[in-house]
Amino acid sequence: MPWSDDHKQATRERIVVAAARAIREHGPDGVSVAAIMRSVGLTHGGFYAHFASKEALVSEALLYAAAETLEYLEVTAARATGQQQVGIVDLAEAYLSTVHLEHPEQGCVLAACGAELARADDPVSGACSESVHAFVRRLVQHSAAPQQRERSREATGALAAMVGGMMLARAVEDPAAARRILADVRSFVRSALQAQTEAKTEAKTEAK
Amino acid sequence: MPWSDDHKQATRERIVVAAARAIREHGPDGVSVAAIMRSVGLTHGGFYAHFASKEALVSEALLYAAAETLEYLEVTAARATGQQQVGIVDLAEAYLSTVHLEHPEQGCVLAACGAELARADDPVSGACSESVHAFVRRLVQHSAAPQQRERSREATGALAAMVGGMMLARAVEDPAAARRILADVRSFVRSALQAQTEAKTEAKTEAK
DNA sequence: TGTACATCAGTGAACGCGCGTTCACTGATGTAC
DNA sequence: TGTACATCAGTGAACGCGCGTTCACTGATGTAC
Repeated sequence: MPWSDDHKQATRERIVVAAARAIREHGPDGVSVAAIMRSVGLTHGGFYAHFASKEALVSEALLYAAAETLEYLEVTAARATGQQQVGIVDLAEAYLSTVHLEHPEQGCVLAACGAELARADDPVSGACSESVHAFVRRLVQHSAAPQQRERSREATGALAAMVGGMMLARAVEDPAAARRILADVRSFVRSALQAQTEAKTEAKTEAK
Repeated sequence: MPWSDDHKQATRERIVVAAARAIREHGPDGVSVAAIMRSVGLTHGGFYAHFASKEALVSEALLYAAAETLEYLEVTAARATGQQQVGIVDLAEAYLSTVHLEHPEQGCVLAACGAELARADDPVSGACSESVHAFVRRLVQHSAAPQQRERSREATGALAAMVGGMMLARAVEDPAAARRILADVRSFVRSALQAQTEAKTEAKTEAK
């Protein structure tokens, strides 16, 4: 056996990591295979020893980025609140931050280029669809609502505001306006989730 | 004078309309100048008699699409409620519809390709920034909140959920799951806006 | 009214460019003896 | 332990392709006389 399998797999992972970063920064069509390979210190020809096509890499990088973001959010929210078990509001707060605004290349792939990925053909769009479901499923786990349908509403609604809010903030050219958008959306999500909690409490009180 | 100026301007507008449609369907990089001109019944060479560059057309088409969507939302919401003066909730309801889900090419340009447009260079990204401000400004006008800051929160938060919600719904491959996302986000926006209205009412009651 | 003319929207071949992918190759590696 | 060998990750030239843009042209038009 030439080289070690470990070495090949390590290179493969470095390509995925570089791609996940570049795709979020320039979009899937904004980065070339050659540019990704160059950023890893290799030439473009070797790419096909690791992936069947650019599409295959993009779909894998997309899933990688999504998983990375979910972990980042939980860790950051836990650190911010000082609690082990964080709520959806805390995750939204962590998501709608200035750091995230300024670093799309390390942030949520859905906010960075969700529409493009969804429009793509099947290996990519399938992974995009799966990523959305992964986000919702994970947020649902952080909901304190008693009914599953209510948890779904909280998770999906919050995710929509998070992704859309970050996209809008990034779309605006004035940095101050962008930060104002983030603050407004944070406040919006907070009141939506509080409303649902209150409605829940009221229903309980009335039942008694 | 050869031909009439009217004829030239009519052709120009047909190109903008076709571009606005194609861009929302395939993204700004997913349509070629030749394809747009073909869809209008012309050849690609004549394009530069109307526009300085593809970028110039994209930025104009983007502003056109945004204005079109704002008008559509107001008309549709007014028709649905039967009232002249509609609230942000009504606009959100009109936005988060199945028709809009299934017709990105006629829908909101921000949900269709906001991130790509924001990432582009200046004629395009400037128009994208302006479009976001136009959306927020228009939604603010539909808020019944007494304070400006509260109106901004309602408008920006609702827009974030609308754009993000539509993007998520389109990103999901199962049509039933997509419709569930739209329903969840509608419900989320409703409770957020109700919460703000209630908080407002409570504050008034306490003041008395 | 009829004719010669100037204009310019639109045509279509051609350009340079960057892309994804292919392929013959190279040379560092682990293995067999 | 030392040498010959097979493997294959990575190289770099080359490919076909579609793109945005250019440009010499054409022919329908409105105008001048």
